[in-house]
Amino acid sequence: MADVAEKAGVSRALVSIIFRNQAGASQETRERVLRVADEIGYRPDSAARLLARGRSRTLGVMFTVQQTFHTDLITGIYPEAERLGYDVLLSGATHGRSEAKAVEALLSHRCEAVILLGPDAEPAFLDELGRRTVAVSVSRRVPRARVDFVHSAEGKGVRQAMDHLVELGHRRIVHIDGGRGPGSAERRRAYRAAMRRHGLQAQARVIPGHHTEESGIETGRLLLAERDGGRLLPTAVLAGNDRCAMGLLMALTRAGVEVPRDLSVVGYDDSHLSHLMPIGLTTVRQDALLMAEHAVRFAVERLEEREREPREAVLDPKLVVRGTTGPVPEGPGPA
Amino acid sequence: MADVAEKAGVSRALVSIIFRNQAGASQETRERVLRVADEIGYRPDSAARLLARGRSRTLGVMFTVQQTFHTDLITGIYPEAERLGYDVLLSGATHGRSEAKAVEALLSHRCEAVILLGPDAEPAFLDELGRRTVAVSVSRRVPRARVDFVHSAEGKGVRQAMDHLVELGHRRIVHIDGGRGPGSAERRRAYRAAMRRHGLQAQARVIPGHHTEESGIETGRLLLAERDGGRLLPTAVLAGNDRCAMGLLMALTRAGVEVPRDLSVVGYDDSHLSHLMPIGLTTVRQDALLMAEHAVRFAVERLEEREREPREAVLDPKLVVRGTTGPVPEGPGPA
DNA sequence: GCGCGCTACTAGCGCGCTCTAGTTCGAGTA
DNA sequence: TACTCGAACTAGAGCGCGCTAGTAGCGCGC
Repeated sequence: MADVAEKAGVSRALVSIIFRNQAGASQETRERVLRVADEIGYRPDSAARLLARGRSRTLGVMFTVQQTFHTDLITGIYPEAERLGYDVLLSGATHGRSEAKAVEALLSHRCEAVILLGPDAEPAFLDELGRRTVAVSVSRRVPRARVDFVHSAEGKGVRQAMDHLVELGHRRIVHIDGGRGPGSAERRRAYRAAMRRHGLQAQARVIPGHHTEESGIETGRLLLAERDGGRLLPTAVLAGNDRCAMGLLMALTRAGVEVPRDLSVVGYDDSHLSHLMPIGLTTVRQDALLMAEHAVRFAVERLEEREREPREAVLDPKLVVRGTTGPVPEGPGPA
Repeated sequence: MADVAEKAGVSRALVSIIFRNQAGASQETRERVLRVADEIGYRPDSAARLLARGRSRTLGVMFTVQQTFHTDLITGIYPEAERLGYDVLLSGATHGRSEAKAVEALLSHRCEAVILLGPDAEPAFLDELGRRTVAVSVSRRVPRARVDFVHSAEGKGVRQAMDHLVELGHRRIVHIDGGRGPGSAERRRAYRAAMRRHGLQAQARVIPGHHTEESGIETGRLLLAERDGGRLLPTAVLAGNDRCAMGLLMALTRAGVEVPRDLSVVGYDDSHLSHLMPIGLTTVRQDALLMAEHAVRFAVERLEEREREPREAVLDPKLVVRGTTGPVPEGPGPA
């Protein structure tokens, strides 16, 4: 920068002004300085810039690698952040890299706010993070933590799915839950409520699971083993999310159970996996783009108006009926 | 930092030493300082640190959101980078965010090296980037660009797949290519060579495509339309990658074509999608972990020994036979 | 008693930039 | 002419660290 200033015959301050596109330099000088900078190959050092101005205008996003729904969200985060003049830094949690670590990385890179996609961390961790910086949690709601929330009305989504199944004649509807996964608790609760509302509380059954394909596969195996042991298969399964539904479908189809003839399956997310299944997965759509926009806006607004209280956005999900749900099989099911 | 120093009754320099895990502080002081820092919530500012020491020890990774294989790679990049003492920053290219933009973001955050996962950019762009900084390209080889390459021996992979198909009796084997996608050119070439080697050059057919599910679906539709127009379906398809294979499977299955009874399909990547298909996708495995490790190591070694010439790692892929390939159908195929 | 080497610690400059509080100068105004 | 004013520009402090060159204190051998 000093080189540029010297070579252009101006002060460093003026170079700074020009590179920040600020008023206070004549058009002529501006062009000259930019030309010189280009010759030298000068690019402002964002580290120094960041240090000097105290603000990074950077949002950190923590996500779980492999969660397809997260990539949908990220796609929406970039443009909205750019629109508001913010940079985005991504940090992935993987098997060997905890969420805490991923967040730590973001923070030490001076992200002003952190957007957590489907965080799996302790409420206390979230709350502390929320006090230390501006934080937004997407998909997971943690009641008393000091963070913004963006999630969908799980209850409504599950209700739509359940109504759809009941309307098709299903009674033995099982729910594979998502364990401690984001939204799981609400979905579980809504499933139980729906069963009750339809007078099916006696048949309600929640099988513990996770938001992974593996979990779907396992549950599929479990159900098949039970069937072989004489227990009736359910006629419909409400999976914890799409990935779980995919795993289940795989296990069942492999064993000769035909979907939706023998059994109906509903997923959750409408991650872009869903339309991939040969017959298309019936699922509950969460509008990733809208959720992403809300998350970014929440973060930025709290950043620019520091005293603002955290808010909560609850978006309405929507059942998308595709090929994995159908009328209940006629017979009482295989022996 | 000054606060920590004061509160712990030491100098800032000592705090610095302790946070850098350097020798020169007693165990006792070390613990006291760390305790105080924790209380205050102090965390070293990486911008300032970076500015002061001139090195960021940060690797930038550009990837394409939605490319499942990339998330497999990222999973491998983190631990290897950490092992070598480097931080990782992720920047995604999405539909509305070009690779150039994603890379620019990394550079302006002072990444010392950039690892590009399956870059789709112009050779000239890559070369220029490689001259400006240390760059590694994974999956895509660009002959004369000044960057390291890590990719798999596409030729070997394709050859294994083709041998497998021919052994099963297939003759009408079609290849959906990946357009300008990483590895596509090599795979295309290897496909043609394999057809020739098996004396099938007359039947060789490359259908232009992309590395997306949509492309697979489209090709499926195309083949079905051709069949309805009287042309024979191929008996086997070598897809450009797993996503394309998935799309193809979806389109075919939906139309009543049974895989592998009526038609065999081979993917490429063994991204973690592959084992999800009800019958499991036969595919060519690229070892993501190993590729990730190589990429990180290449970047770091060039960083630490600046005059080093860029290198190239070619890893052997391996055919994984699952459920989408089978013996050629007996008849000449449906009318 | 002296120098020696060692560990534990400190003073203070400088990294490349931004920003505040200026200065300079020429045109416009009373 | 004397003044004001705004546009164009500058000096220099300071952002939060790392690092070099030191000092203080202590046990050691001779």
